Amino acid sequence: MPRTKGDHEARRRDVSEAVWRVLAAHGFGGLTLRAVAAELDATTGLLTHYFPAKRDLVAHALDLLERRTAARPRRPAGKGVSAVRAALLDVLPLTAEATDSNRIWVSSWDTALADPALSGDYARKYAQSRDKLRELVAAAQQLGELPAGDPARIAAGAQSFVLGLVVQALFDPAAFPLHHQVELLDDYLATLASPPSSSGDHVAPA
Amino acid sequence: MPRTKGDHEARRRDVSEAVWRVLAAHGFGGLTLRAVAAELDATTGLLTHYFPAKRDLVAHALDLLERRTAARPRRPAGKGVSAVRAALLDVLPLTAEATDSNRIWVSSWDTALADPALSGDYARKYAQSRDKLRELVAAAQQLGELPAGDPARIAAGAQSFVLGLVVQALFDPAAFPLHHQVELLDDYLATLASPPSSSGDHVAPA
DNA sequence: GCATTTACACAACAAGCGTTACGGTTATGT
DNA sequence: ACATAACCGTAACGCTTGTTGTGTAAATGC
Repeated sequence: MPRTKGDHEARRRDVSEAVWRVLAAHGFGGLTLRAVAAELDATTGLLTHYFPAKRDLVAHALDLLERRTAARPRRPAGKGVSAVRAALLDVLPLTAEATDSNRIWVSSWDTALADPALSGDYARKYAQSRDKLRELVAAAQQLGELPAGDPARIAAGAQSFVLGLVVQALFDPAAFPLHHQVELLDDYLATLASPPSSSGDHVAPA
Repeated sequence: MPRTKGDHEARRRDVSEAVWRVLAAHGFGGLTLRAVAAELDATTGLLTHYFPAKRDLVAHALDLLERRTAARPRRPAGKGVSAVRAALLDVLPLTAEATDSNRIWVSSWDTALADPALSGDYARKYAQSRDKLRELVAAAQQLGELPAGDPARIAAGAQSFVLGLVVQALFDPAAFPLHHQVELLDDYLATLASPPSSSGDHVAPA
């Protein structure tokens, strides 16, 4: 029984949702034509019509992941450090949707690391994210809320911190409940806000 | 032409090495019986003899990953913050072997996140790693090299930091050369060593 | 020295994968 | 109204996957 109404736009959304559900359930490695088709109560013939080849499905999945992540509801961002905090909080798996998104994201790293082209995409994507963060850091510095220092380096450090926190929270949600994640992030921001220790030459020779 | 000498212990090492090469080359998602067999110039029959089922191969690969990571040459660790720094530096992809190890590690997250049992293993593994780090942090605190504060929280934060740094460095080695990784880590340690800002109530309501 | 077990190669299997060809139904353009 | 295209089910293809069974040469135990 084919679709009687030609709302092919809504159909596309259905397909995307099915892809999303498969990704959330079985990870990026479990993304298969038949799994998506089953989620749609359809056959692989439908999918080959929307995606000529598997790589197009994968590309769509990646695009979907990026757009859904970007379209996630952001908390109201203030100025200065508050804006930095808001941006970092938006990354953490504090809601069910954010958890799904992050889980899919992490699971995609396997595929991405195996493909140099995809690796490049990811490198660019994260660089862009760092750059966005860098602007917020620089703004906070100009407000005097963060000590001086290369904003790019601070941004890279902050991004590292939340990225690692995401991974740990995904694997051990019991050990990283919402308030704990927020606490850890605030600890980090507090140390950032304090001036760096000048005498810090406890550094051992490599 | 079967092995003439009965060094079945050495044979096991050959198998492990082949598994490792496959993992390094094609990631955890590319771990297949035939790929490993090809790396050994053997057939799948050999592998089924060592590993009754695929899950046993996967388990062995995970074990291999853990043991090789643990057996990586550690830099001489001093006392206090220096020991913390050494432990964190040992995680970063600063050598070719560490890069392989980390790449395989990250690529395994896809498989692990899809399997609740494996997820639990990883949760325990990382918890244990945090605990080890917590001891080092507590020791540094007793030496007065780190300000007071829950050592477990500091350890969790530090582990987050290096974990995220590993991921970023893997995807964008050009943007994260060795010295840059060390710089970022030292930045982080410097902020840790400085006393937290007491007036830090720039915090926006969630 | 003979029986048993170990350590493989070889070959085939069913299942799942992406891909392709074909047909029929519905929408679209003229 | 009629030709054309879009949409999608059906079915099969070839390939790869993990798994299994059989055969055989070497190692081992007695």
